[in-house]
Amino acid sequence: MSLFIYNSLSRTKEKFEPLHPGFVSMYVCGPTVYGHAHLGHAKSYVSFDVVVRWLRQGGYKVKYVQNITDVGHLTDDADEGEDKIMRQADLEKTDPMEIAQFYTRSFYEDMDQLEVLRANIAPAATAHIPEQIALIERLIKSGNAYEVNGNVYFSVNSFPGYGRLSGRTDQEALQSGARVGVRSDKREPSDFALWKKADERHLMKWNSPWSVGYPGWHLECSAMSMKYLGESIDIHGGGMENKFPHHDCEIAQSEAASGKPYVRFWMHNNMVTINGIKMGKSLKNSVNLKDLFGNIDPLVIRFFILQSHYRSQLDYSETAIKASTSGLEKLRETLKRVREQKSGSGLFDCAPFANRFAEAMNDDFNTPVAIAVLFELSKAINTALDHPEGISTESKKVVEKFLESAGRQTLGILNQDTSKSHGENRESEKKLGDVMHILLELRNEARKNRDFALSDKIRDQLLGAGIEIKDTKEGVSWAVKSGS
RNA sequence: GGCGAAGUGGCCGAGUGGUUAGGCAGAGGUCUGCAAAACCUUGUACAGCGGUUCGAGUCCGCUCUUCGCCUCCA
Repeated sequence: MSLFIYNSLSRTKEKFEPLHPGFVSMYVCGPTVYGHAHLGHAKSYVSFDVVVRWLRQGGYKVKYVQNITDVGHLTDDADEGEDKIMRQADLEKTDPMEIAQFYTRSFYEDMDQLEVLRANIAPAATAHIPEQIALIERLIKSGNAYEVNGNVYFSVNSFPGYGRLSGRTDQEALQSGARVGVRSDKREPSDFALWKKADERHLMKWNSPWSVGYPGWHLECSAMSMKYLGESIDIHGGGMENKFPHHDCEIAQSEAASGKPYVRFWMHNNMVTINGIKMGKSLKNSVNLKDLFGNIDPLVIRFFILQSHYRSQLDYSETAIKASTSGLEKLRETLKRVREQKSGSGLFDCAPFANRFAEAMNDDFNTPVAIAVLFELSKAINTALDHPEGISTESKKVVEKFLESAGRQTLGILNQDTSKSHGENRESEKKLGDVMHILLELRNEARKNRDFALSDKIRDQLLGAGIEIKDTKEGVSWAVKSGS
């Protein structure tokens, strides 16, 4: 079974084969750290997390690099423009680097909650200024870049394939749309900055051969990708909104410098919308993850995201989240039930489900279909367990193993402990278990004596306290209800 | 205006030429002391209008609507 990935560059699904057998190099555009992460970040990084996980499940050794942009991109590419991080530092009356550090930590906290695995290397842009300067020097030498008044620009006309990724290849049209009256040193309006001279009030600046300044906003990804993964990489991921200009500029500057294809597979994930409108910090409609985690289990968010395809828009609403909460609960219950099941004699064939799951994942990471397979398995296994003969220990082990690998390792939605218990809570959890044991025994006695008033009172009051009881054929089970 | 994507049953969301997506919600049932959970049953959904085809949600054309990027805003 081979893996097919939709390549944004060719706009088709292509059979994936890495440049070096068994090894995959992958780069994903990381966040600009000037605010807390929102649901849009979650969609992007959860999606690529699953890509990495599935590649690893397939036996590849994946080197995953995801940058941290800690020097603010200018809000436009003209010679004026605001630096987002600097602006936030102004607002918070502090240092840009402190802003970057603070929100970097915040980002990782949120990603940890979502069980997004850390990248192998998370390079910061500010820690790679020499590499970026070296890349600019290469581009000047090759005739693809020019310096004017301490600024360095990439000459778009020197790179014939410019705009191929986004389909914006008509430079005439692009240029006719450029603003009139902007004072610029650029030779052509569509040329983009590689290095900018800083004015006095600019706080983040470095020495360079051209001026005291700072790197252009597309440069870091090229420089760091080439440093850690080489001049040609297998997969480059990012948000669709970055196709142009960001990724097209990356391609131009990287390929002009190296003379080699920069990226073999471009992957772009779609946006999260709220009531059909893109979620964005600048639009002030973003749903911040930390707020969301207050009411909703982070893994429900992860599950919600994976229930749609990464290339589709995902519309956020409370009813949709509620539906996902119930859905994930069902899968968790199934896994729990399988684990707690006493061995029976029935046989259960898990292989068709495992095959269909793999098929879905190999079809451009079709997680919604993969999840549908898990639901179908859930139904089938519940039916089997409802039968008096149950399932054999052997069958049970196979199902458990599959759910572990598909639900937990690949999708990251079914973990070992749904309750996420931390070390310091273990003791009290054990005590809660003992107390529950006593209560349930009392309730059982009441039921035996047909004192249903008492037994129901115990059940109802426990539910009021957030503990749900279920009477199954195998006895009573209980669980702390998570989320809202 | 340019480039690109999309409109699927109450809601979310797969599917790209011919047989069930899936989840949530709703209705009926089995089980249960009653519930819950689980299971069973239950939905003539593919924006509109034409066309191609033996056959279209799926291909083509047009129309309408929505979204992203560029532009504008800065």
